[in-house]
Amino acid sequence: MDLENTQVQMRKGILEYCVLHIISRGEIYASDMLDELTAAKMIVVEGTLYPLLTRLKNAGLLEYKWVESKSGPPRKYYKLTLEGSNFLEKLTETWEGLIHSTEMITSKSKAAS
Amino acid sequence: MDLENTQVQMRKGILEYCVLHIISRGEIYASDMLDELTAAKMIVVEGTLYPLLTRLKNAGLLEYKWVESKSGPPRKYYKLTLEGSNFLEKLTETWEGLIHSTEMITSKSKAAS
DNA sequence: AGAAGTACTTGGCATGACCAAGTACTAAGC
DNA sequence: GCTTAGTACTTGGTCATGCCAAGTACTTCT
Repeated sequence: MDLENTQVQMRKGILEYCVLHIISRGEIYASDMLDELTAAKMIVVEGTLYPLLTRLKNAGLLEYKWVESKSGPPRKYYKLTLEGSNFLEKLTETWEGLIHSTEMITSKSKAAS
Repeated sequence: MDLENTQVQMRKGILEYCVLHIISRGEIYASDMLDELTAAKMIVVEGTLYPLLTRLKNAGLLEYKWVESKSGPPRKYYKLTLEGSNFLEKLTETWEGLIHSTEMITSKSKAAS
């Protein structure tokens, strides 16, 4: 029961929400997403992000197009499908509800109960 | 990739935090915890809560004592150990950091990027 | 004794984040 | 032309944990 593991568990699902949100702002490819996630201290590694993108694509929430690059192999630029947009909306509600629920519990002081 | 599943994933780890917090407020047994979690709409079922409590106890974060009940079998009243208190503190930081990170991402509008 | 209610236990399943390699393409150096 | 370095994407396996569905055990009421 170490802290690091709990942090990993807490990230579950939330990452999916963050990735969808990043993509909702415009077409983008994986490495740039990683940079943004890292900047927000939502540490993620390649091997986590790529499978996630594939899952989202297979679920019909994302689509991508190949774009040639001047410095390396071509890149997959992702964008949300209509279904993805709708899903993101519902996810936002879920996330906000979860924060609210947690707050309901953690804001209670010892005295309250 | 349905919504309900994502909600389940998002709950991972957070539940542990909530449970520790509830127990930090005073000795309590499982059914009452369930009531409080349900009231906060953090829906959880027996089969999730009991194993979690056992894990936390085995990790040395919780301890319990049996207390006779007038209406049924005896109950396990849980409370935090010192180690549990320390862990809860670190978990609070983790959770708040996670919220902050998520906010950094979701607060960016389309224009930003 | 039998039924109902409360409290706790247990075994198996599914999901997703992680790790660690591995593949594939481009450009630069020799 | 071959090797090396850099960038992008893939894949197989592991692990923790929330969930489901029964099951056990104790008490009270009829």
